[in-house]
Amino acid sequence: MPTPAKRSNNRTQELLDSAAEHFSKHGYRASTMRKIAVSCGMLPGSIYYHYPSKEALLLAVYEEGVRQLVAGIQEQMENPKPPLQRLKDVMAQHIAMITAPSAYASVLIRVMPDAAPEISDQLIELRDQYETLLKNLVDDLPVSQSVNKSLMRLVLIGAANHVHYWYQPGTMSTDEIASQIVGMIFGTENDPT
Amino acid sequence: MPTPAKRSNNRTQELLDSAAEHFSKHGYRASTMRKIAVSCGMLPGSIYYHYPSKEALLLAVYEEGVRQLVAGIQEQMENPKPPLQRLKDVMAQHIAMITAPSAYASVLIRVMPDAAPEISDQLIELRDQYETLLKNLVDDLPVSQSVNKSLMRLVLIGAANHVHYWYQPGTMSTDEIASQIVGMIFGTENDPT
DNA sequence: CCTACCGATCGGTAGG
DNA sequence: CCTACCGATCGGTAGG
Repeated sequence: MPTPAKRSNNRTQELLDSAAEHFSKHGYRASTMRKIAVSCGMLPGSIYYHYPSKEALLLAVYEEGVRQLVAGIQEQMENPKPPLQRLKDVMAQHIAMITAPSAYASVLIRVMPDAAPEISDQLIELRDQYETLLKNLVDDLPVSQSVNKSLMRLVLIGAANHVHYWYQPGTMSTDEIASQIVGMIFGTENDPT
Repeated sequence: MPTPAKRSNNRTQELLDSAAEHFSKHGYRASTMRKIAVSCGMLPGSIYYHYPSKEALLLAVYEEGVRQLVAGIQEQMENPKPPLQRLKDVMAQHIAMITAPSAYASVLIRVMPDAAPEISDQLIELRDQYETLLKNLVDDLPVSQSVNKSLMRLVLIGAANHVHYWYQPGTMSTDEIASQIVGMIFGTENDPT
């Protein structure tokens, strides 16, 4: 006999979404297990049915954040295009993901690994996974060998991540922002794409 | 009669230094009054002799941070020099201050105003004081009018602030970093200043 | 600036 | 996933 229509018995996904939203908006310490639980309709103790600790919850959010970022960037890498266009598209994708309202990706920006010292190594490793992708992208850029590509990567990431703090929907689109940042650094005129 | 040699009876400054260091390194919530007190040789309750609340303590640190940033930048503005050289010097000053080990300035980067909702308005106003200075600086830059100067300012701040997270003493100097960032955006060749 | 303390809140758990 | 709870820690205070 089929299981009768009952309420979804596994709300791990809703819980993870709530956690991501709280961590992203308020940071790690200010996001209490109670607030996270209540915002997805659970009681405080119920979280521990899904995750054994607050740290495990953060780790799960981080993992999903990196997974989404990596997937988004690899999607932009798939079809061949000029390196500068590729950079523009990747930047646009990155900025879109870290400015999205309930983005898992923005947790990587808001919550630094030392917020949870006991898992900071794993958090750092997850960040590095993504940064390695960006490193390869910048290394493939055809620029004068006099420029410091490591620094260039850090400038691009810094400028892009900072958008998270000042972006307001309705003014400039994330695509426009990415296009202008890249244009600013590589002297490309604004293209009316 | 002169007051006899007794232990400094006003350790507000040491307390403020300890608070700045904790806020900068661990954020607002993770910096407990107890830890701040102990790290400057006080007992937890003694902080309240100097400041009435944790929020007041953060506000004082913020104020000093902005004061130092503004003073540092105005110092770079004093003697006349070409706009681009001025930008380079200001960026170098900014980066030096936010990477200094126990910098008040770095608290402005690490602790966002919403960490203390009840004083977030005052915190934001303090940040704005500094950003206004930078706005004027960028507005004076002689660049093609096709570039978005607001975005240019945000890119510069984003790139500069991000240094706080990856800087390691002993590799590149803060001056070199500033010089290369500005060179990267304005196409100036590295000058051997 | 210390002593001694308080109410509130936190992450987490036993048992169902 | 809920009920009922615990020890630890937090920001803050009275009185000196």
